[in-house]
Amino acid sequence: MQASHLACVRLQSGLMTSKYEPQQIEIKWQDKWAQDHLYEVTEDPDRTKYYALTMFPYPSGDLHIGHWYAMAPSDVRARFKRMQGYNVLHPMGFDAFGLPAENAAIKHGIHPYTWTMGNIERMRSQLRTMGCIYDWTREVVSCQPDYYRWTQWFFLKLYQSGLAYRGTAPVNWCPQCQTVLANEQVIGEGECERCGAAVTRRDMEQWFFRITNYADELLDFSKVEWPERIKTIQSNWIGRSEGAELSFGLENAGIDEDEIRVFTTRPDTVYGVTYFLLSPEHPLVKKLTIPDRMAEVEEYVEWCRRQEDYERTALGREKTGVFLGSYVTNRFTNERIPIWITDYVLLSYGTGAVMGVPAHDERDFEFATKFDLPIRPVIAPPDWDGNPLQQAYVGDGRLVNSGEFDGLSVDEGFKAICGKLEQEGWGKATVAYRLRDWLISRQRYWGAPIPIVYCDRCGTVPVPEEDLPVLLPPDAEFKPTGESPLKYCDAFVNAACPLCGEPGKRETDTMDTFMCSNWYFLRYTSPGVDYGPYDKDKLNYWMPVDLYTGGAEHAVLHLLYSRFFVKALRDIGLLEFDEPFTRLYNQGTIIYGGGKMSKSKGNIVAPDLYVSKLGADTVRAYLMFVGPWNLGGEWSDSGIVGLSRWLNRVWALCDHDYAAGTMDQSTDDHVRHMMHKTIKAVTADLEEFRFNTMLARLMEFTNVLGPIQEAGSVSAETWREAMRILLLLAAPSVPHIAEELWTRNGHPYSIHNQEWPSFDEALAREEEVTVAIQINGKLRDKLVVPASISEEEIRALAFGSQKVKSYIDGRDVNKFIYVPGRIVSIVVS
RNA sequence: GCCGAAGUGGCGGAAUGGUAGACGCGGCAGUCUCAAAAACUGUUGGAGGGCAACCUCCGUGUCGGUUCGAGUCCGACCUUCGGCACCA
Repeated sequence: MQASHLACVRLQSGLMTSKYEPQQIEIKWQDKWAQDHLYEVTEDPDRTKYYALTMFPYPSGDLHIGHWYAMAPSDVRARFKRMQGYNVLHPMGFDAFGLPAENAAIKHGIHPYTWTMGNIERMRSQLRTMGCIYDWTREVVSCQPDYYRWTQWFFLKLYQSGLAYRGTAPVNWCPQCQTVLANEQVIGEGECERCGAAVTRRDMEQWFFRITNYADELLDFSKVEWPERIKTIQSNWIGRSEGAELSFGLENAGIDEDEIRVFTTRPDTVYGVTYFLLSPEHPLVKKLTIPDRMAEVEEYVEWCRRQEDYERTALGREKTGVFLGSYVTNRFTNERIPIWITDYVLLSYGTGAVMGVPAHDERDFEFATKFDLPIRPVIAPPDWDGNPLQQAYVGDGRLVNSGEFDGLSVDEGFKAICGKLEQEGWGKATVAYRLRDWLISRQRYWGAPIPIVYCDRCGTVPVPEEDLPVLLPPDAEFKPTGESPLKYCDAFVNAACPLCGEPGKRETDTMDTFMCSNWYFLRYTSPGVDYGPYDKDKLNYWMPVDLYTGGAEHAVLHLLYSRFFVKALRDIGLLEFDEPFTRLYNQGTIIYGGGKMSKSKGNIVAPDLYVSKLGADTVRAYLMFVGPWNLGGEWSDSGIVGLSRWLNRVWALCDHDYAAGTMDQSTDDHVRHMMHKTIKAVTADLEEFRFNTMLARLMEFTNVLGPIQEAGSVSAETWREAMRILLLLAAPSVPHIAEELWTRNGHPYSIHNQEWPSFDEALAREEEVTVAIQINGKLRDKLVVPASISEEEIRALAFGSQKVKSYIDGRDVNKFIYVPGRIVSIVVS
């Protein structure tokens, strides 16, 4: 598409019009909107606020089509809400800490700050070409000291309230990224969420947040409107199981401990315990192993240690285990139960110990069969003949072989045995979770330093608030191994103890970047505030976020962490709401050439090229048109021209003086009807994120208007109104061309400050409908009738039809059904 | 293995249980042009029939079911993509 020196073309009707040149008008309006601060917002108690948020991007270098796909439709929706009269906050920023910057530092010798800020500058200018209503005065850049100062401040608040702690645990280590990872960041078959490398286990002392304190509240979604899918993923991840903790006796084991506790979801099967299992890492394993078996046990423990974690827990693996030679006592039966260790029992879940009930647990059944341990049924399956079970029975039934509890159902037995546990002091009903505390320390440079000093005398000492931020040293030396340079930066490490003033050592770990994204949406409400992370009045005006849009891949990462964080801040007294994001909407993925776009595949679509060739409005519209937003879609180089053509047609319709010719009242009425019908449909579609059908409706409307423009068959007034409605409805989707044509049509600047049009239900309704006639379920005729037609009238018309007559032809009519405005269904024998 | 989403023309996709294929791409034919591109107009699910306006049959992953009527609801299965996966 070339800029024409002759910017006029002649229409068939002889009217003159200019040519649509997006390159010229888009930059013009972007500059004008910025100059006029059109999209800057302030708190206005008289208007209903609407906080529409898109997940902020990592500044990887260039804005790619995936960013556009996430951002353009969100912007359209935000603009729509704005025209509906809401006070809309729609900010943008950068999730700027993270490993790629540090890797660039190692590889290319460029400092992470320089690399990141350079990328941000480039992406910011690319973002401006999209024509979004971002209020740039509120931009957040998480790697800037005026931001991470508050990230550190929040850490201190959590530390002071006991929600942040340092502890030793077997943690996930990514050898590629040279850092530990949270459980949520290990995906698939034990791979690093970032780089895909195989994660290994290490015992390390690390910083954790007590997200497990909030497990139950995080399962409560009653205050949010989120997709079922995300709620399910989070619920599965938290993994709540109701059961009981009960102790087994160790009286004669010759050690200090006199019991071991297990967690079970089936206390009702306690009479069926025939062996006892410990995790190989359980601290009592050594003490409970008899000398004769020590060598074998040690060999097995060593073998387990060498297994990758995901291998150990892979389903369908043959059971392994070793007998320790010692026994526990089942308090209910006073039986001696042999203690085994096996790798399918995890130290991190429950108590790291399990009671083996082979008759009623598939895994235990497999284990017992392999090692020839007894299988004792204690729940009778229906129709059970008393013979040995061929497989574990996990269903409902009556308790048998269970002493005083015989005859109870599974549910009754559960309750009765829990009652006995409490009564005897052997244990209690309790709940176990799969969720673990969130590991937030990272052995890397490019993150917010954890504000802690270790002092030989005072121990672990938090940095005083007034000394924040703990700044990253600019002169750190990046090692090719990826080891954190902070450890070797003496100027950073050596710090006086805030309490006693003696020399201390600074914590050299930085925080997980998900900590930075835990609160950026709070910061948007209070740009530039330096007396706190946010201003409480501003926060209370805007929060919570009304609509949050982004990818579903953050289900148990950012989306779970942020919910936890807001609840923690609420309990500390820093804010007063329970959930950060009231409504969540996940867009799908945009693919190209049959696959997800990625740098390694080399199938990246660069939007800049299309913007300069066809215009940002065209790219915005095309991305909305490829399919339902939540399902994603495929980028097609040829498909986009359809949207370019459509905008050219819109231009041709709006940008010339309309000349009424031979007027025709029915055409005039039809255009009015189309106007109202289109307003209705477009409004409903935008409300429900149906951007693709919304544009299809607008296209239908323009397809009707084309021939009318040529013929001049409606009044000038009707035409002008049609143009007005068309532009208003298109304004959120294609803001530049809409503004330009709005101005050219003599309307007052800016179209984006106009009210969203309303429709008249009576005019939106069809006056004439085509009613299909089915005979015995087959379509046989169609009748064009007034929508108001009565059943009697349509009955007469239907039976009067020659086609219908030929199909009925003397046969008996058994049934006549009329669905008003839709269909007539006649059943003949 | 369990849970969830999806399967419709050559392609992307539309269809409150009521005319399957809106809208767009691509194709074909035409207008314009010396020509091409662009633009515009018409046409376009498949098979068959008719000089014709048209007519008939088939058709929404597969097989059944409910219903006057099923892409849509129910049951079983197949495929693809996500999530969870020895969590006691």
